[in-house]
Amino acid sequence: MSRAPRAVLARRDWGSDESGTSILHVDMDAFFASVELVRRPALRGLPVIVGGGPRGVVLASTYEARAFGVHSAMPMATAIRACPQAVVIPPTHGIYHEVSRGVMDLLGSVTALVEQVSIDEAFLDVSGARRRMGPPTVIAEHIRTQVRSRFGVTCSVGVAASKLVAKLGSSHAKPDGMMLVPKAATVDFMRALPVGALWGVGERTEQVLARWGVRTVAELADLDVTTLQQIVGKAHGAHLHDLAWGRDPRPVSPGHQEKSIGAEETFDTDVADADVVETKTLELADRCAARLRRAGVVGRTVSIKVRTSDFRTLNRSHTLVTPTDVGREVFLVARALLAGVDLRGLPVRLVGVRVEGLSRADVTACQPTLEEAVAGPGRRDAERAVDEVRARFGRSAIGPGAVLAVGKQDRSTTTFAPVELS
DNA sequence: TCTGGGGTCCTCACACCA
DNA sequence: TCTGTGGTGTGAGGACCC
Repeated sequence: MSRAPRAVLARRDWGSDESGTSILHVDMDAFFASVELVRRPALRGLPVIVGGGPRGVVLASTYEARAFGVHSAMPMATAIRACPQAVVIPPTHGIYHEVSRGVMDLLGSVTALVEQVSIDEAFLDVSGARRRMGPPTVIAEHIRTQVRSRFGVTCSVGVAASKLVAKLGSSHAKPDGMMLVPKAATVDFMRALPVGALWGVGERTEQVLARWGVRTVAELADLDVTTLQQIVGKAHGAHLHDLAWGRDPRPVSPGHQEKSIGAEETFDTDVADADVVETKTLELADRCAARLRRAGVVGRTVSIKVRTSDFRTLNRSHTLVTPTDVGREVFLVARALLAGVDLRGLPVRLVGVRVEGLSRADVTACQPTLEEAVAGPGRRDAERAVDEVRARFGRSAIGPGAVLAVGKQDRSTTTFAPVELS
């Protein structure tokens, strides 16, 4: 689901020298939409949009829908205005994860050096697979054939000497293609691209660079690095300058460890009732903690995110003395943080809970929760028991009760009961 | 009827300590 | 004792990615 800008000039044959190009970037084409078409072949050839919810955005769309200007992250209402005849399908994430697992297993059979970047893309370092399977482009074609025959969906593959260039290669090969960028052609290929193609250049940075007359990678590469650092910041400037010259030494690293785990939700309509926001916070804290336990990690910092009806986003965080994976603890901190937020009397559009500063639970000393200190190890065990029930009977089988009685009161506006943080 | 959800990383401000 | 400085941790927010 790459959103990197593409350049017509870069969509060409860059040569056939594969020496030193052992990085592959595999990117599924219109992934969610393609999976849906496998399940509903009658929709093939039609504009299809995966997304939904009264305030949702487009998660994926077929190329037929894209021809009308529909793209991912576009508000659903705008997308339907642009393409009223589109078939809208609500997402079925479970199935996308299943297909994704299958594809990743397939990639793992090619090489152990697979770095999954998201649900639908991965980097491979095939330097060790060359003797067994042939040159990188042969491996890339093998992957594309296998993905199509086993899963009924297509993917595009970029082959290059670095991760950045391989990724840009796959995005220029879309849909259902392959692009090799020989090592010697790297700089020429990069110079043909708009500056927004670089990792780390989004809408804002693009605007800032445009004010300095920098619109292409070539113009950025030719800029003095010190000037660039003055424009976008020291670290960012040096990094972008390297990327513009095709310098991206990051290796393909399997075994990614998450740094935070969170959950957030946008209400169907803005909420002015603090109890409703708290109940949602409890649910999110519970969901978050269950994911921490499933991942076998505990976290030290609890942060909340609140978006008010005017689209202003506020973050608050608190670091605990000892890490936790207990939903009740996460909730109590989140609620205390919520109490400290000045919403200016506005209703809440979105609320989120995140736990950061993760470490492995089996090697981290966890202090007993307040309740455990008084009544034994009840809370953590109770939540683990809930995990087991859910594993057997599904998520909806059991859940947290209503907002915990502590500090609950009758409220009709978004002001939260103050809670002490330790 | 605009503007999801799950993340990462960076910068800046501030407090605290040596 | 006061002041300056630099390192570190924390908190808030922004930008970016898929």
